[in-house]
Amino acid sequence: MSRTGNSTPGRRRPPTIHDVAREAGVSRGTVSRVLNGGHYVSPAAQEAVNAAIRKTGYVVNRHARSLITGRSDSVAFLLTEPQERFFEDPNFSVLLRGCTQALAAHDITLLLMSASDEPERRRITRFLTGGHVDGVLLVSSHSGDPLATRLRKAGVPLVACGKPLVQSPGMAYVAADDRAGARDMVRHLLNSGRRRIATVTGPLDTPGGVDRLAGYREELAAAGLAADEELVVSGDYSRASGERAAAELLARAPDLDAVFVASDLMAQGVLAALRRAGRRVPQDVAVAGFDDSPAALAASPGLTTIRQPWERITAEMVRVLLAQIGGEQPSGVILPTELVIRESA
Amino acid sequence: MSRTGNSTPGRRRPPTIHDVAREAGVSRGTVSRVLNGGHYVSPAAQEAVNAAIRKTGYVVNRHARSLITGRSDSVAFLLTEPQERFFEDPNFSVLLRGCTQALAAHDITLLLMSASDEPERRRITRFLTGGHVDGVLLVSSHSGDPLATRLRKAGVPLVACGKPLVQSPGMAYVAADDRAGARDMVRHLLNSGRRRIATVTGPLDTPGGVDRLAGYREELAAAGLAADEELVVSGDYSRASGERAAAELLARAPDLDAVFVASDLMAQGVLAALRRAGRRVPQDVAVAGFDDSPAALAASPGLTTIRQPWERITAEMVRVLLAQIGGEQPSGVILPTELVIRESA
DNA sequence: TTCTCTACTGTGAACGCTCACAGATCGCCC
DNA sequence: GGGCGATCTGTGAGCGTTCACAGTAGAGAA
Repeated sequence: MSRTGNSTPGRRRPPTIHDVAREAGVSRGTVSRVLNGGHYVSPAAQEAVNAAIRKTGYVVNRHARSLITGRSDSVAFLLTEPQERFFEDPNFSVLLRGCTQALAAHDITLLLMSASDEPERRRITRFLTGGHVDGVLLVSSHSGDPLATRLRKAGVPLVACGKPLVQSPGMAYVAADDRAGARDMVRHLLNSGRRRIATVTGPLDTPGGVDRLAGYREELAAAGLAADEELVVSGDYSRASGERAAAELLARAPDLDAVFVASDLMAQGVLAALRRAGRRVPQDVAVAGFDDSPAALAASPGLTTIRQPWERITAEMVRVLLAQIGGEQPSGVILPTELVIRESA
Repeated sequence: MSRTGNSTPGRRRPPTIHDVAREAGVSRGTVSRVLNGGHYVSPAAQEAVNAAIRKTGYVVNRHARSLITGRSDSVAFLLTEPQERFFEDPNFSVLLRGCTQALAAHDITLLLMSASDEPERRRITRFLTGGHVDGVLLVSSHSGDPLATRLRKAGVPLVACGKPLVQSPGMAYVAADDRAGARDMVRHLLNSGRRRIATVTGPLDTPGGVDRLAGYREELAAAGLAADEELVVSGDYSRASGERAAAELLARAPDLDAVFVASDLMAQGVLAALRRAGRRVPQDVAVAGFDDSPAALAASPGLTTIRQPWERITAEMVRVLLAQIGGEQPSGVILPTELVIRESA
């Protein structure tokens, strides 16, 4: 039952850098140099090593490498909300996919972690500050997350998705321009003749909640319309909360002719509530969402919405994180949004 | 600019097992024993070490540990479809969440990898067979995946989600009982008086496609109804394919009074097509889905469907994988489904 | 007493890699 | 011819752990 033998069943001991060196007739050092960019290696040695690697099927042992370099070539993708929230959110999938791809291009593996309760948060803090990852991509809609603070204090490179509510200087982030997006949408509603425009905001302790509301107010003010607080209701980004909010709005202001909703998922709820109330969309009431998530396309009628540039967001998150790992200063990036017009408004 | 100093900015060198040993007044060996279960350690030493760990903030270096133990305490969550497919599929999120949690309970980290094209597949094969993970959770709707074969040949512990079409002996899997689920649903449709029951199947190179169709046929046969091939159309699990399939069915058999659809997402498409054709659901045509994904709840009317026991599936996948890593033989597990009745049927 | 067994502890040697350094060889310029 | 720089190569040390082993002490049996 020798574990080192080449018996067919089970894993045989993988080849090491020694085996490759012997096979190629060079030293460990030379093999290592080939593995790490091939500087100061003669073409002949280069070729011999590559052939030996192919022949032996050698794969570098990342643990041994990490042990000495102090880098792990992996980053954590960290969720800090109650998980249901995230997985329910279609944006999350897009984000995750984008990051996986962007990182794979750099040969960095993605560790998925989620911290919903306090014990988990502690466990994960220990893990992340223990040097097991080179950096962290933080996905948390609520800002001022205790985890973010702890990690930053420990000096772990970190990039948040979404603008932190409280602008702390050393905090890197990548976000869409929520305020400009909201203004674009409200302008679109105004241009199509709507005048009693209500809004369902996101949670007001999130940047998406605050900034989209701010954009809404600014654009109405710019159009010379008086602010009417009874047209503003808050939700929590869930479909159900959209439904509740719409019912509330209809009760408060039966004469509304448009609703700007801070997320597509909530907009689905709004559509359901309006349908139940017998209002036609868009004839009686225009409905506008935010995110351009799959939910927007699935809704009927198709949801007019604001597209967040997820591909660019993920690419930027990875870029900013790698730069930070490389020693650069953390930086914030804001990316433009795009108005997507469908049937609902 | 000393890296080892305790200067505030940047990361200071983390404490090692030596530091803990010195602090506790014992040897490395004793600290290591405490870390690994505490057998053969005196209560006094145990306590001293724990105190030292708390004081120094020590976290075990997993790379060093892995280097010697040959285990990495991590498993890969591997997607082998074109990514869009997965991320579009709401089940996927549920699966991912379940696995993350189940693994976290065992202090094992989850590496998310996706292999959509051949270069990526090769890169990932190298990575996985290189001993960087202890095992692989494979999520691939199409069976006979080349990756699965390669990994098994290399002796990497592996558990597939979904029953492999070709039953190869050493292949571990966890799946819902698709056939029984399909039979339950068709029986429900029959019991509610439907007689012209069409079906939209999944791809027929997937177990979900094959088995749900088999269950559909068996139950109709059991009820003494003649098989009618014009009532069977295939889709690819996408919403759009459901829409196309329903149009096709309406053209072929305008008198159909029920459609059993092999996924909720396709069922959404079917609902849309029926609506466009002016058929009322469920009055004119009953529609039944499969999966009980969020899409089923979001649909209007709410979709009657078959719930797959995702929590149990993920828990079983992790259990079977860990058993395999521990040296046990690979095994297959099939779990029962549940009929969920809503408005559509 | 002496031997054995159990509980506990410390120590050297790995694990597979990279890094720093010391040579070696060559061409080139003064 | 000597010195210098650039290119290339090999070697020892060490990263932070675990493992195997050797040892100690104390209890109980022969």
